[in-house]
Amino acid sequence: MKQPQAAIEPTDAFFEQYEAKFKALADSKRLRIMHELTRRGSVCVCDLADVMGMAQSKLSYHLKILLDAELITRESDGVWNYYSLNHAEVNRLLSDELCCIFRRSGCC
Amino acid sequence: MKQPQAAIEPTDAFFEQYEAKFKALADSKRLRIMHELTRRGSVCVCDLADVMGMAQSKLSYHLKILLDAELITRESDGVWNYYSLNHAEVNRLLSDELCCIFRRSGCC
DNA sequence: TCTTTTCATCAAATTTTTTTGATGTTTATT
DNA sequence: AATAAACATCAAAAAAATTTGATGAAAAGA
Repeated sequence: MKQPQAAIEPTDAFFEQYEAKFKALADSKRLRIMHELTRRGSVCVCDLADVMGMAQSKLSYHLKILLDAELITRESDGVWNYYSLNHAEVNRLLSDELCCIFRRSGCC
Repeated sequence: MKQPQAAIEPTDAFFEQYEAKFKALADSKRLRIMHELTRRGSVCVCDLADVMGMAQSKLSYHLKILLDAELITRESDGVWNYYSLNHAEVNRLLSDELCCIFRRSGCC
């Protein structure tokens, strides 16, 4: 017998989890950082600072926010830190239309 | 002859437009409001204030932010203002998985 | 070892967002 | 006309996010 699907009521924690994700996305500088990471693949902080025309400490601050939200990833190589987009997470959150901004291949 | 698709470089205005949308989404109370609007369809402020356990002026403040971001819509009937989700806009922004939180039918 | 480069982190200052309680407008009711 | 209900908006206070410049740690090179 087919039961009507019980409505699952999202918890506070659920909404707070997405609050954190959207907060990280809620800044045009950070969106541009994500876009640059998409285009360039993996970028170190000093290069990104040039591209963004942004002070290093400011950039690190924004990168940390994106990293904490798991929207980007970091890989260290000696003294360099390389950041990349976390495509899986971005795709999980955003529509295909929006993800186009964060895709390498010219889908749009 | 097939030309490789020229990369379209998003403008500042582009990123700022999405900054505004994500700012509106970047609050757990507002996400819950959107979820309630989904479940209940169209809701007046006083009912929503009850459901959310939130002071009226505070609720109006958050509704305005969602309205300005075009994530919800308003319809007036006499002294009542009814708010609903703007499904088209929500679907345009968010992944299917996330949109499930904002869908009536039990897709998830 | 000394110097330089890369980068995270810190504290203080600034800016933005949110909360709170009050006020005013509109519509409906008596 | 007087009262009440629904709601937006306002100003002040509180809280949170961002910017800025400085400091320090780690790695690389001289």
